[in-house]
Amino acid sequence: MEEKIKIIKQSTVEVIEEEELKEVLSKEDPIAYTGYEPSGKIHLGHAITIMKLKQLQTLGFKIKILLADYHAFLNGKGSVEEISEIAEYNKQCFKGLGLDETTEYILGSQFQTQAEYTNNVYQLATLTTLKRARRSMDMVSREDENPKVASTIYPLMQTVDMAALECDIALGGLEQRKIQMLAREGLPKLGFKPPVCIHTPLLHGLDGADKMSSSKGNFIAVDDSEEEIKEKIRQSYCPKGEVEGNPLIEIAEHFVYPFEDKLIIERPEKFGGNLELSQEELIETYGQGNLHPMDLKNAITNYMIEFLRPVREYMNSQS
RNA sequence: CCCGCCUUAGCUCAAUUUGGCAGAGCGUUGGACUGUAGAUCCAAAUGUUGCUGGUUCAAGUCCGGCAGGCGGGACCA
Repeated sequence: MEEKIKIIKQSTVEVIEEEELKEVLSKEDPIAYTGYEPSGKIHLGHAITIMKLKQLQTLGFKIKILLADYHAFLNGKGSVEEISEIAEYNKQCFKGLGLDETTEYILGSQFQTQAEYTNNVYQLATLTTLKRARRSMDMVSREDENPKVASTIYPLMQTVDMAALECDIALGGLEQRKIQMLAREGLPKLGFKPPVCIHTPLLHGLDGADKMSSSKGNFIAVDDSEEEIKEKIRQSYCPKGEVEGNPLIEIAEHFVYPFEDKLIIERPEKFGGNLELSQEELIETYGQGNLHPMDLKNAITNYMIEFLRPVREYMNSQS
């Protein structure tokens, strides 16, 4: 039990609340869920949550992935029809990332218009202030000079999703935090037990922006070609000696060290020759400016090409 | 339902009281400099001026209609 909790907490920002997690772990068939707005590209930011879901899967959780087509629609991403096509592509990406056959993929529009569901949304609407609903969307809402009423329905639906999917854990990136907290407050009022909320860190964009996001083009997609990976990393923001907010250091933390003890860096003799660095050594060496950004970039490029190989091969086999 | 205002490059905005070749900053792209990127310097690309009809030699600019947005009024006896 303690061991499981330790694994679950690994490389997350927070677990709310840990005591409740213990209860969940003692259940027979616990359910973990994450919702994704269908997106033109599935990138490394998404991959962080998918890897956590894979981990939960190995710990005995039933995984439900919500392909939140209605949410994307409410967020102004296109027509429901267009979005559901993208959802199908996203599903393939998720499978390519290694979620197993027991994973359940659920299209939001399949259940989000049912009478009971809708009634719960209306109930919640009477219990939630406009400002609170708007505020919860701070990090999620598409930028809009003229915000729509839809953006306030969104968090209400996300709350009711948790009840409808009967999840014990709601996993998401840190940008989901305010909605998740709204949900934990709202669900008891509707007579439901709120899930344990687990938040994973946000990856900085390759351009150094606060957040990797599909709308800004500052991401590596999980199905990018080897050439695209090389080119994107080559162009990435990577100040020498700076660890904080450095997307390449973050990629090493999240996509190399969970699987390898040492990061292997191939470096020309004239710059000091090859290196093998543990996570701590990488932070220290790079932070002192003793590892050139280009050597780091080359190393990360090799690892990412290998890490994403299964996804590329899976996607190719599907088309 | 009525009145007023707004709509120009990907973004923010210019374009002379009085119609005369549609511009800048940011961003993007390319080069220079760096053993990366960024910063800096140099260079380039980018437009159905919301749509539509009219006036005029000539319309972003004036007139009509429409759409979207913002604000107000009215309705609530």
